[in-house]
Amino acid sequence: MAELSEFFKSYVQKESIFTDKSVFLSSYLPETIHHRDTQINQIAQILAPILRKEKPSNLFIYGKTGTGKTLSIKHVIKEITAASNETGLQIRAVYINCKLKRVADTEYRLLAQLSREFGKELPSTGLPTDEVYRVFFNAVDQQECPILLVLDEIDQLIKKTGDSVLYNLLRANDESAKSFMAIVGLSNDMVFIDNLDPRVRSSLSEEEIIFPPYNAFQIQDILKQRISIAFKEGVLEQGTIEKCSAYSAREHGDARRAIELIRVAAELAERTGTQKVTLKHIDQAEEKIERDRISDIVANQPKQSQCILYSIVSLSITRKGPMFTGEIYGLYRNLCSKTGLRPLTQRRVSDVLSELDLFGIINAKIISKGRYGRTREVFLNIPEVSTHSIKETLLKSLDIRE
DNA sequence: GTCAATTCACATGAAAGAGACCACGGTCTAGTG
DNA sequence: CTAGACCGTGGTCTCTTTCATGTGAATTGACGA
Repeated sequence: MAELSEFFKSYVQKESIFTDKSVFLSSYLPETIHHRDTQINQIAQILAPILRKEKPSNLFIYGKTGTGKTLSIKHVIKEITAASNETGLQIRAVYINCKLKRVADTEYRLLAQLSREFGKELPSTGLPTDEVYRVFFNAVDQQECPILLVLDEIDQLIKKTGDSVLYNLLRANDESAKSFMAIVGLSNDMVFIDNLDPRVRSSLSEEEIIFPPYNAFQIQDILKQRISIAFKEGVLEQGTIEKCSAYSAREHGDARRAIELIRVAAELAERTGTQKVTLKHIDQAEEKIERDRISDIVANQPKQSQCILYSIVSLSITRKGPMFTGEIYGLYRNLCSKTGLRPLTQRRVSDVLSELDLFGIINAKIISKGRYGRTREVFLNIPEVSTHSIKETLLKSLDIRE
């Protein structure tokens, strides 16, 4: 493969438009965090008592995705542990993202993960939950130092497992004489806390901080900061930053999205061999992100959901206008008998439909057709151009021949 | 024409089952000295 | 005699089924003007 080796050689020689790609990683922690001074100061003030071995209030932080919650709390954790090291006081700060699959998305796994943070190895399954609690409480007790527990995306955990986890965690403070634990919960769901057990709620949200969405100008500042590290001077065409930030501000002030947009645009530009990122690349990136998101979700659905989705796609191709649960279910059953898949009950299909709605693949609205019943009105939420390629993907994955 | 009752086609909730995964402890088996 | 294979038990987790209950408005039919 002579051409290939040539390609690689020239690829290496060609100057990259990136100088440092690491700023695009989600784990990247910038030195300064723009437009979050008030929030960071608030957090710091609330948590500061921990440095005097006093138990700070539990804290609850709200904010949509990409509003800098995680970044800010991580920043404060970093500073607070640094400060504690200077004074010679030990503080254990543990950050856990409750959404991470197979890590901390159930009661058991969260506890196991926490115990692991404190140096107690636990099997990933097999033990009774109260056993895990015992191990965890012991571990907490043995720390003999203040503990700061940060639970990111806590709403996901509670939605799945109920609020007893929090209740038990909060109880840990009463159990342990030697150490105490302050809990910081991060959530992007504002209503979720209202559905909690009142005792848990009052205890968890002794303090609350809200992270408002960024506006377009703020996103610009954030972008500029990262871009100055990521790219060489003059790589970006005039107006790209503005376009990116305007686009993301319109969505809901999601800075993460803006950053991703710039990254993908730059990658596209680099692949075409240009040294400039233009406005056109931003448009292409926007499309690509959306396309990738959809095909990623579609490809990673379980077989049954794919089968249901396939029914929806076929229906939407043959017809304009909405579809209803009953029709989809009928077609789905047909498809099952063709593919040999065991059909799910309508009850389950109903849930799958609302899952697909949550993913944004379809738009499902519950409507009442009066005498003719209540049902979901379903629209496929995939751009017309990609429907056929999605259908192909599904065909292949389900092993159907038309 | 008006109004309450009816009715449809599902939605939504709760509980419980199936099957995968895993740890633990006891028992069996084969290899070693 | 001992290390490792194997088995049964008891636990979690995810997906699913079963059973029960809820729901919003078009339709119906009784009623009065």
